[in-house]
Order: sequence, then C-alpha cells, then structure tokens
Amino acid sequence: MTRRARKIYWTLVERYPDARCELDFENPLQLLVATVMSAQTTDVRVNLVTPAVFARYRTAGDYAGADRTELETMIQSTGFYRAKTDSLIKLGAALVARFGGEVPPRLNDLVTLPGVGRKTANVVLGNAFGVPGITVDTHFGRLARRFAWTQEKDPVKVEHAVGALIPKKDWTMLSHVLIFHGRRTCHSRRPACGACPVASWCPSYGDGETDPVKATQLLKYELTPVQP
DNA sequence: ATCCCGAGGG
DNA sequence: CCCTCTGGAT
Repeated sequence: MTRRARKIYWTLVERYPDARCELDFENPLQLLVATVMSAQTTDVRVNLVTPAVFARYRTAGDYAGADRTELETMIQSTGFYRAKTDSLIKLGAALVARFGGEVPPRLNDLVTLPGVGRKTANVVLGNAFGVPGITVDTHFGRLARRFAWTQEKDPVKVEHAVGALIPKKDWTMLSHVLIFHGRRTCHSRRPACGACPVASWCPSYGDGETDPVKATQLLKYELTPVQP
C-alpha cells in the first residue's frame, strides 16, 4: 500500500515537473486573498484580477474597510463574487480583530477565518509558510479514491489516510501533483487512461468508470501512453 | 451541457 | 447528506 502510493507519487512528480501553486503572491495575505477568490474558477482567472486588488488593498484593514461594490466589481470575473467579497471583508476584519492584522500560520486559526476552509488553509500553510499540508480538493479526493488510498469522502479522513502513506515533507508537492493529474489527465468523467503514467498501478484502471480508448482521444497534452 | 485547485448553511 | 453562490471556457 505505502510502497505503491510512493511509486505513484514519484511518478507523478516526474510527470508534472511544473506542479506548484499557480497563484501570484508576495506575502501570506495576498496568497490567502487569492486562494479565497480561487473557489470554482481557474488560477489564471484569479491572477487576472489580483494585480488591481493587491494595488488597492494592501493590509487586512484595507479589506475590512473595503467598499463592497468596488471590490465586487474588481473580482466579478472570478464568479461567486458577492460571497467572495463578503468573505474578504469579514476576513480582513477578523484578521485585525483577532490576529493583529497578520495571517496566522496555524491551521486551527486559519480555519476559523470567514471564507477559509481546510483546503484554503492548507494552501496558505504549504505555500506561504512552508508548513507541509495536504489540500483535499475535488481532484485530490477523487484520485485518492481511485488509487484506493482511501474510500473516505470526508476531507479530514482523506488527509489522515493519505498522510500515513506519504512522508510529511512531501505533502505540499503531493497536493500539487495530484491536482495537476486530476486536471490534466485523470478527469472526473473521462480520465485519459491511455496517457496516464501511473495506469499500471491504478486499481481503478478498466473498472468501467474509466474509459481508456475514448479518453485517449480527448487528450490535450503531449503525454506518453503507458501500457499497464 | 459541464466543469473549474470551495465554503457555508440547512 | 443536500443546496446555493457565479462567470467564463470548452
């Protein structure tokens, strides 16, 4: 179990050498804001609006005192913009009120912030503070189940199960490569098994949910097919 | 139509 | 467990 998991992990690391956090940021606050905005949209789209947002709002207090309409307009193209604006304003206020305007480098503190769930918290910990964290998004959860690392759906249980298989120092990179793999190859509906570098170790290969032949035809990236 | 590196609320 | 929030790309 552990051996297979690590083999899959290292193979994916080689397959996605560019796997990393793709949100532009210079400090924890910027990453936190960008990550809150990234829900149900793409990093490319978030990076399109953050320059203007970061120029206008530089401190937690700036977000707390933001003009709602102005901020909504700036982040409108990222979707869910009313909920996100609401979160960012409350988030700024909470940072000022409870953490001296700084982003707390602890999971238990981060998840108490408005608009910050466990996934967002671990992104900030891993990429702004260098604290190893597993970010269980929809891709990560799906792949953890396909690889039979766990059948749990509760993100916390998934974290614990996978964390026991992969060394802690690799948790952040593991999150990135699984998410890359989920987006670029092992899609939810039509996984491109014909181009999957870990198909030979995948317990779900050919189980009916996957569609190797047709999925291969949908491949948009130049990946070398691997026969199991 | 379906999906996107979610979170909060019922 | 369910639902809602939203624009943009494919």
